[in-house]
Amino acid sequence: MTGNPTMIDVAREADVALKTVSRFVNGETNINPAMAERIAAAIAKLGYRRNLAAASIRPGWTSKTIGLIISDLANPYYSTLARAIEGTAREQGYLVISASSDEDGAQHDRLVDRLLEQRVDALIIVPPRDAGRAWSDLPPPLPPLVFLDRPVDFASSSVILADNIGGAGDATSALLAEGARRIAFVGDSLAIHTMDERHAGYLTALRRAGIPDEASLTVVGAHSSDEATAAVSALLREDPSVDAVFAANNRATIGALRAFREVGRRPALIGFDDFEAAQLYEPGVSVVTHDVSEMGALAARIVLRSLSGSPAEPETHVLPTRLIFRGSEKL
Amino acid sequence: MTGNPTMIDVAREADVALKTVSRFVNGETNINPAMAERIAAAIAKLGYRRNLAAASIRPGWTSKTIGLIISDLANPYYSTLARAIEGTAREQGYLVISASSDEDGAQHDRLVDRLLEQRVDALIIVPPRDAGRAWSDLPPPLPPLVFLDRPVDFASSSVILADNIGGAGDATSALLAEGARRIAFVGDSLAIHTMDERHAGYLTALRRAGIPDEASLTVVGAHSSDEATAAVSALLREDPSVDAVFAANNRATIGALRAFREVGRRPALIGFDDFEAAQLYEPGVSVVTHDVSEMGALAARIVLRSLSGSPAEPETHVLPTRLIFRGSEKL
DNA sequence: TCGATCTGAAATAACGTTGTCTAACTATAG
DNA sequence: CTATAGTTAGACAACGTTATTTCAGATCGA
Repeated sequence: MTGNPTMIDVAREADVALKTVSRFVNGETNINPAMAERIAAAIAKLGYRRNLAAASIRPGWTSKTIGLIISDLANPYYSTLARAIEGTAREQGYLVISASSDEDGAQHDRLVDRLLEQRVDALIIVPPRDAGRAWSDLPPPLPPLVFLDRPVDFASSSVILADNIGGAGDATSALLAEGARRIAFVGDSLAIHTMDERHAGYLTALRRAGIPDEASLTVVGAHSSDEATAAVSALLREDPSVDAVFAANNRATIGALRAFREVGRRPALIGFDDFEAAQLYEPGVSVVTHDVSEMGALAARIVLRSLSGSPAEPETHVLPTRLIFRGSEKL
Repeated sequence: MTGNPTMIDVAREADVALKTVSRFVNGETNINPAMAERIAAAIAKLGYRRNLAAASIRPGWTSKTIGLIISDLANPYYSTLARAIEGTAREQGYLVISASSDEDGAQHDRLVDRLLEQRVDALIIVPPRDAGRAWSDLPPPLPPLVFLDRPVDFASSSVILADNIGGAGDATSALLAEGARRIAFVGDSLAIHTMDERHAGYLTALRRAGIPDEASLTVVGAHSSDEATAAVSALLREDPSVDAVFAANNRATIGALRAFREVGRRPALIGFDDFEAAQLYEPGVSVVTHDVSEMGALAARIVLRSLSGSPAEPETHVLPTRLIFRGSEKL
């Protein structure tokens, strides 16, 4: 097995100078048609393929590659994100290298280093729950950065967030409007920024309605749906007066649904983040959601814009949430 | 904004030869500790990051990158696959560039060209429904190739398939064993190889049981779950004697479930491919499935093995399917 | 003390591509 | 027919890295 043919091989075959082949391959004008034909024939004959990695080390050239670090590519939320980024990036000729951090700061940092060594042109990042190294500790120059989902203390980069506070407030208010008075909050650790915001939105809506918030109604630390099931089951058995549940992410929602079945009672329910099965339940599960594809596409557009040379002002976007009523919100 | 510091800058800063820095960075032995210390300090001071793209053009060096082409990264089936490949590849220091073909041959071919130009070390590919260029038309040398899910007419590469015929046959037989006699087949276009195989498995099981297969019971071309819903609804209303449905992929399964609700009737159901919500239904949705993560990990292991220098014998794997009974298979 | 052997650092030449510059040729005007 | 401008091809030097080769110095035995 011989190696890949190079431009030099093509030039020799077509009896033409190396640079002329380069011009032809790069689609420059001002090429003698006879030569162009000879070059095209030589390329076809040798099966020449341009080596983009070699081209990318030239000054002013780039890898045409975007790095993406998310928690877990197998999670539908993140794969939807990745898909949107990939599609938008490809329109401009960019490929996406995606990697999963598993919410682990150290692994995340290793991936960042690796992607920077690979000389990706930009990075789109969902910061891990267990933060690792501070971004300000990384030596410049850094490529354009966009953070998703969770804010990061790094001034010169863009952030795209969902309106967690507003969405959680809307969900809680909707439950109150249905007549619920003792609404439980179920979610993961409040150390997670999105959780904390959603909890804050929940509390604000309660206060605004003049309902006292009781600490015993807040159940946190449920990382998996199984943990959520156990926690909600225990709460419902202990406190029969709970008449509604706000589940702060999709795992909490699924856990709550299983707990309802275990306990044999069905409080009103609204969850945060839509999930495939939500509309398949009877009644359908009401959720507050945001447009994940749009979030990814926006992230890609932001990095592409700054890659196209426009001055890259850091931007902060807060994407609106939307309440989808499917029936489970009723008492 | 200045450019990235290079090894030359580090060498100058540490007052050391370029090659000595290279040795240090590559972790070679035989380095004077005093120099090593100076180099480490210089690297830290300048914030030097090795340029892997530049290194990769040296003979014998590679990009440490694997290309993955699938139908749609947003589909949980493929994102699970991608995740498994990514995780396995990273253990050996490889990154994965994943791209979606949308089942479009032309787009698929463009992605192949692009990834080859990027000089990925290997390609893992789910062939698109609408086949494009023949692989034998591509000029060598090609990197190690593994095809997933659908076979390709290209001798020198490995293939990993699921046992579609067997799985579909098992599902159909299970429905027959429950007493079903008029079993509908719902799926996407039979031009998709997996669909065709699953349909064949369905027909074989029927014939073996001595049940005539009626063309009117085969509903194909349902690409989305909405289309499947419409198709199944129509079928059930037209033909009240249908007593079971075999749904040939997860979108068809979800579509069938919605159709059942629309029509207000619940024939027995078994779907192909497991999905997150399957166990949340009441009754749970029975499925025939295979280990998608294992499929991805196996693909990654195959390419990694041939990248590590072992002689790359093309392999063909047919992964077994498993029937999971959750209740929906009952009449 | 001398030569032989070994150790570690530096100089240099690649890798495959593109930018810059020069040279040659063509076309046009005076 | 010459002077000038305009066009196109080629020579050459980079880009950032690593393999190979060379060289100076240290180590050791006789």
